[in-house]
Amino acid sequence: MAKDRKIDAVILGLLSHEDLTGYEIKKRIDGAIGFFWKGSFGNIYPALNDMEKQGLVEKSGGDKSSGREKFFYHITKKGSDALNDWIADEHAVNELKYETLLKIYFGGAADSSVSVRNIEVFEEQARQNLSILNVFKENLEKVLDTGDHLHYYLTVTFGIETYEAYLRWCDKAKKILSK
Amino acid sequence: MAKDRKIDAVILGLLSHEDLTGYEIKKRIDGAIGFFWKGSFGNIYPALNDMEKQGLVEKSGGDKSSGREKFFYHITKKGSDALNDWIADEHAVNELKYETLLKIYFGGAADSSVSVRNIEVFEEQARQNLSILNVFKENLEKVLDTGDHLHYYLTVTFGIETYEAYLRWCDKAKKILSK
DNA sequence: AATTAGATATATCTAATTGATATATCTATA
DNA sequence: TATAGATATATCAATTAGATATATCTAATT
Repeated sequence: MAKDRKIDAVILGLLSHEDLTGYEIKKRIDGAIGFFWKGSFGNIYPALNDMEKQGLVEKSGGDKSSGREKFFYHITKKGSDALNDWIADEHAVNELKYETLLKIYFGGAADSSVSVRNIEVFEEQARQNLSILNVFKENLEKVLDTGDHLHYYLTVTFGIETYEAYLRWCDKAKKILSK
Repeated sequence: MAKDRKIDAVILGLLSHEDLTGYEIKKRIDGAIGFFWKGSFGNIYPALNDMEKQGLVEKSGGDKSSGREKFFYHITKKGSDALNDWIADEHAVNELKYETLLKIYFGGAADSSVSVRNIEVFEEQARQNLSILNVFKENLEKVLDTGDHLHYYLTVTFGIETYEAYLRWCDKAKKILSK
């Protein structure tokens, strides 16, 4: 089943813009792309090691003389080619994993106030995420024509469109349950 | 970290309606709840074994005399209590894992036709899922007042609302990219 | 100046999930 | 009768998730 490791592509994508340490890669993943993809030290560091062996990235630094031990990773031509192949490959795994929906689905036996409460918690999360994404969107719109942020902008508008849909559903669902 | 195994709750939820075999549990997960949760034999069978040891479910059958070896699982009082505790617990992990968005996010270096193609593939998936959910919805609306299908109906409307949002985003994103 | 809290940084470990594979039986159809 | 496809249990390797261990750097507090 080997070579289904998506974290490799994420790392290569991030390194295609700038050299980064493992720690910085984690921060990037938690940031802009965190709402549609996750990463952890537990898969980032092993992936960096493997990809170095495969010649997809190059490791540098680590000289303790200049302060803290720190390794920067740089994408190679081979890594860049692998990244482009992955982007151009039409196959993509898209999946939702929503525990809230499970609780709604199985919530029929319990009192409906329990489901309403679960929806309210979900609604609050969606509202917060939406307001963060709206800030991103406003900032991006200021620089859209100058820089290279169009694709980032598209993922942000995706998030906004879906969180708005969630909030509409929350309203309707709460009304249905309170009847 | 133990006891974070969500598949347990899914199985208990399914068993709260009827006794099932592991194979049937897999089919149920692939069906109605498949668009917001996944399961595999690789976690269903081990979970059933563990839960039997914990007294959350009871195993019966397996007598090869009456045809194929087949084990039915039945939820216990303890299992039913565990299910209710989980439903009433406000904490829920909700996460998107959308490889298409990764490809869009990192697609800035490639030709924009590549991103358009990725969006088209995504759009086709969304369109198909939406039409399936609309069939579910129509069938459910016929029996909504009679049976116990309200909570199922709510998860279906969630899916419809979000897939419609995806399609709106696809339209907008393609327009932006073709400019 | 010394202490401390929090961020930076690498790395590993366990548990859980995913997806494939192995094995075998039943059922409908060609 | 053969065989393809569905039913059924079970396990394995690869990947992911989340926590933890260790240590250094930095800025604020005492």
